[in-house]
Amino acid sequence: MAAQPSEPGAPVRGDVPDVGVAGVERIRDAERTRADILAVATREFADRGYAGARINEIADKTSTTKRMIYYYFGGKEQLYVAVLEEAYRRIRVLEQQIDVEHLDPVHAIRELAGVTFDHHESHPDFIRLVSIENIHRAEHIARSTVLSNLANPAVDVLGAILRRGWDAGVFRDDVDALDVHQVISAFCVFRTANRHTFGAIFGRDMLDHARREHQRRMLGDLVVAYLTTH
Amino acid sequence: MAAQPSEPGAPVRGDVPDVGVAGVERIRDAERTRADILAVATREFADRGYAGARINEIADKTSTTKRMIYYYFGGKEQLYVAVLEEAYRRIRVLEQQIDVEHLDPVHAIRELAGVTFDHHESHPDFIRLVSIENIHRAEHIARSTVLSNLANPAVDVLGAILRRGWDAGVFRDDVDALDVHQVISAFCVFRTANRHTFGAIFGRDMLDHARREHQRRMLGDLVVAYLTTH
DNA sequence: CCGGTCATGTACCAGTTGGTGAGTTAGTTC
DNA sequence: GAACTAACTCACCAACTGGTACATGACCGG
Repeated sequence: MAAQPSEPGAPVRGDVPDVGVAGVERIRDAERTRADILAVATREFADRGYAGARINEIADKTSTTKRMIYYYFGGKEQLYVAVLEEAYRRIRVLEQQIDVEHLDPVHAIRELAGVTFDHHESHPDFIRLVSIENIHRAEHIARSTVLSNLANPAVDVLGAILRRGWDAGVFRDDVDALDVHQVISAFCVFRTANRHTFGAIFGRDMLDHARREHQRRMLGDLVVAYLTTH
Repeated sequence: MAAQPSEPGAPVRGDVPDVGVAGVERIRDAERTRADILAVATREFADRGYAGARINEIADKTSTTKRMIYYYFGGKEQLYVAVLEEAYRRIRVLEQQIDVEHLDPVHAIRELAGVTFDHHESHPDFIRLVSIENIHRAEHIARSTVLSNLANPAVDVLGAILRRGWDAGVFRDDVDALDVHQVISAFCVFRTANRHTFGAIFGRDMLDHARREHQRRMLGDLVVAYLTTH
């Protein structure tokens, strides 16, 4: 969105857009600097929250300086929004790869739940960012045109599965796709988001590898049992 | 715990321990000042997170001064831990009042889920504090002897219900009480903790009053359907 | 090889933040 | 009513925090 090297109506230079010779690192590389800042900022914000993260510290962990953060992003808040946007974008790309149309409704819903389970487990930073954004009452998401207009592939897929299940008469019909998505998300998000307090209070690590398959099957059974009971 | 007026080996004065004449407010009242600070701090920490909350602002919203916060609690972190301890204590008191022994296992589990649903819905600040504490990887809970040794009535009750259900052969036996508690908590916590991002992205408020009964029944159905499927 | 612009490093700042030293008053005890 | 202590007030601070003015060097087109 902001300050990319080949932005204004500049004459398109065909191939080899930025790197002069393949493999030769440019000292000055806007895209790389931007990406570097974004990567470090993602880690820091996810780790310490918005208020807890420090611009100075982010800059120090970057291979560039604080000045560049302001040059590319404008300020702490805009940097945070950029981090959120990029994090959501990546998850959506993953979700778009879900393909369960070849399965019957019951197996499809179990597969969808399982894949969602996997996605959440392998993106703890994303879950943390979402938690943090909820503490701020999603004010940044609400203000970001990118984020509030982002399609949600997982829910679309879910809707298609449900329709097939209803047609076949195997699923209860007093819920909609968003309800089911909520249940699946709740289970997956809770496991990661509340891992630490749950562990401290009950002495069980919900993400313990030894319990992983049990939990994954539990989610599948939960959703299938619920949908097929009517 | 700390600094109460009638603390050291002072000769016990029988009745009328603190207030000279009933109804006459004392100007200096340690207990009231402490409680005032704690109440304001709870709101501020729940609202803005640990790093986002400001000692100065907490003090301003109190009827006392910043110096008193340090007098009674020692520092920002200790104040935050005191807030956490008090919040957990109150929830546990509520949980202890759950009484479902007179119900058959299936109705008991539905009732327990419903009551948990109600508790979570009516204590959003507690949920926020838990989310915040998870961002900090539960480091404060881990260090608090009060919190890491707190019993959990809800899980005990749940365990008793499950045992009765197993004996009667109506419940599946490949889960334990903590698994089921996790499922119920996940649903209830998610609804409140992720309300804002969920609302911003899907355009549905999970806490909308019009959807409340539907959601409450959904949780009951979910847990019962799962447990009775085997 | 030269001029301009994009990218970057240095030094700095004003406001804020958690925290404290030291003195003062209310209420109790004897 | 003197003496004592818990409860409280006031003024102050060093460190930090997000943010910026300005100088400088790299890269590209011509």
